[in-house]
Parts: sequence; C-alpha cells; structure tokens
Amino acid sequence: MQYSKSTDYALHALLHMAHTRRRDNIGIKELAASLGVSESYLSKIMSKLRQDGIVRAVPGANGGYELAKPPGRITFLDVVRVIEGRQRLFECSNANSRQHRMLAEESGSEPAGDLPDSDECLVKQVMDGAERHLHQYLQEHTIQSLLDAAASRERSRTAGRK
Amino acid sequence: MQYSKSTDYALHALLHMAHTRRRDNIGIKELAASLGVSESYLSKIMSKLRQDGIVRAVPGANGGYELAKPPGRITFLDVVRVIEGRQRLFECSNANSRQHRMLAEESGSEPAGDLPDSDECLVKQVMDGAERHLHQYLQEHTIQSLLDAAASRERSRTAGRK
DNA sequence: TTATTATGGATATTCGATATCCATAATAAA
DNA sequence: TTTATTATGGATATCGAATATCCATAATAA
Ligand code: SF4
Ligand code: SF4
Repeated sequence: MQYSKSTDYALHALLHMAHTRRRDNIGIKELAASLGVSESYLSKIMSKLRQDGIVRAVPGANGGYELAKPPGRITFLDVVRVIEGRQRLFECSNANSRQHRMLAEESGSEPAGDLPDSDECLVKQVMDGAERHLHQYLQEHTIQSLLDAAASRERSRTAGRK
Repeated sequence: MQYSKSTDYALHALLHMAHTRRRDNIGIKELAASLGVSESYLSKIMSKLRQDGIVRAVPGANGGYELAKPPGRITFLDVVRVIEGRQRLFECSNANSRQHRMLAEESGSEPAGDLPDSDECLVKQVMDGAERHLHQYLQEHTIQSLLDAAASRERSRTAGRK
C-alpha cells in the first residue's frame, strides 16, 4: 500500500513550477530533466493535471505548462486524487459471504429491508474514517505551504550558522 | 492506492474468530468457507498473523487457530501492518535529482554536511504526517470495538422497531 | 510555412497481488 | 503405534496495475 511514483512526479513537477516563478510557462523538457524522468511518461501525468484544472497547457513553440491556480490553493489531496484515482482505501470484495451476513444482518430480522447497506457495513465505516483522517491532513497542506516551510527553514538555518 | 484483499480477509477472519467464541479453535476449513475464499490462500494469511503473534495455531486433528490476544488488544493497525508490510506510504525515488537539490539544499551551503537528510525532506515530512494520522485512527479501532458497535447497533435497531 | 510542443492511442515491460498445488511436519484420535 | 487430520512453507502460475516508450496528430508561435 503505497502511493505510486506518478504522485511523486506530479508533486515535484508542481513544486518546480511554483518555485521557479516566471512570466512564461515551463516546457515538458525542462520539467523532465529537472525530475530525472522521461518526457513521455511525465507528459501523461501533466495531461491528467491539466484535465483536472490544476495546470494549464499551451502547445506550440515556446509552449509548456503553468499553474492554473495559485499554489496556495493546490493541496496535496488534489494531486493524490488526480493521480491515484478515486478508488477507496478499502473496497469490500465479498459482500455476499456468510461472514457478511454475520456482521451486517446479525439479527436476521427484516430481510425485506433490502437496502444496499453500503453505509451499514461497520468494517467499511472504520476504514472510511481512517481515509477521511488521511485526506483531511493532505488537504491542509498545499504546494505553497511546503515552499513556505522550505523558506522558513532556510532562514533559521542561516541565522543559526556558527 | 488501496488495501489489498488479504487485509480484507485477515480482518474478517479475526472478526469471525472473535465473534464465535468457543473453547476450541477454528480450522482453516471453517474460516475459508465462511469468508468464501480458498483454503490455500487464506492459510498464507493466517500464517502471517501467527508469525506476528496475533493468532495461535495448532496442527493435527481438531487443530486450527485461536486468538493469541484478547480482541480488544488487536487493532486494525496491527492487521494492516502485518498484511501490507512495513513500506511507507510515500517513498522518494529520485533523491539525487536536480529537483531534490532545489528543495533540500536551497542555499547550497554546507555541502560538506553530508547527512542523509532523510528527515530533512519536506515532502516526506508532509506524507509521513498524513500516514501518522491514518495509522493513529486505525490504532484506535480494535476487533472488539467493532463487535461492540455491531451489538450496540443491534440493540438500538431492535428497540426502534415498529 | 516551419519548427516546436502538447495530446492521446497503442504497445511493451515489470512487478506485486492473487491463487493453487504439493511435500512435510506436527498433533490428536483410534 | 498407526492413522487421519491439520498447519506450514516452498514452488509455481496467473492476472492486473504501474511503469515506460513510441508515434501520429493537433495546435501554436516564430
Ligand atoms: S461486513 Fe462489510 S466488509 Fe465485511 S463482507 Fe460485509 S460489506 Fe464486506
Ligand atoms: S525533496 Fe524529498 S521527495 Fe523530493 S527528491 Fe528530495 S528527498 Fe525525494
């Protein structure tokens, strides 16, 4: 259970774009060289980021990418969502096993209820709660906040130099 | 990014064992039948749980598995750790890229420091923080607490029946 | 018009998750 | 002791997602 390398690449690409603030945009060549990854592969990732409205892209000479939002409004969760997709952390695979009936229909009453009981499953409730905590934290951190932390650390390091 | 089916199976196996409290232990046959998964595969999972001290196993006739701890002390995190392994949520793949130097050695000063800076990486700090939140939540939920919730829900449902 | 750049389809490769089979060891029951 | 039962671990096979590359096409600036 691990975030894919694509998430790594996407985050670093955005950090690069936010860090080297220029008027014009940044081409896939420069990004790929900076990250040490092939242009072909990174372009797929950038395409996803564009489809989700995180970056803008312009083809043609001197084209490239630029952030579509201020870096303070691009959260880690945004990036994770785009790259990792929207599949849940936990997905039940056998909702019609004996095991399920034991947990979800303990009383055996009201079999005519027939509701899909997606929200009834207690295992899923625990896992969804965990996922919520994870996502909430990721939502509180943005590209900008990381750069701020880097700058802040740099200041304290320079000040504390002997 | 999703927990594997093995985690699903492990959780349900433990829930089954904790739920059907008997003097004797439960064989792989009964467990596999209850979960709707092959005995071969489930045995691998149970083996892992045994190696980690979560269940005990006795071979031979009338053998099987039993919980090695009270279900109140078996957390979801325990199970996830055993099955999913101990790989981190985020693992940097290119710590020697230009991108890294931009973020981690902004000042360019003290290149002789040479410390492995595993704790210096700000990206990793964010991701590790997210992982901590996820794990903390999983640690607060146990096999017992889920069964308690099921029983509690059952009571309120029975009481509220028209 | 030309060179440059992003886009998306197709495809190949790798690797972990999933799954099964079997020989062996250990244990209880007969 | 003998036999049947059960867990264990090694070997192996299969599948699918992640990773990666290539290429034809569209779009844009020079
Ligand atoms: S209890 Fe929940 S996780 Fe378990 S089988 Fe039923 S729906 Fe799936
Ligand atoms: S900044 Fe952190 S995540 Fe990025 S390349 Fe350096 S070590 Fe890896």
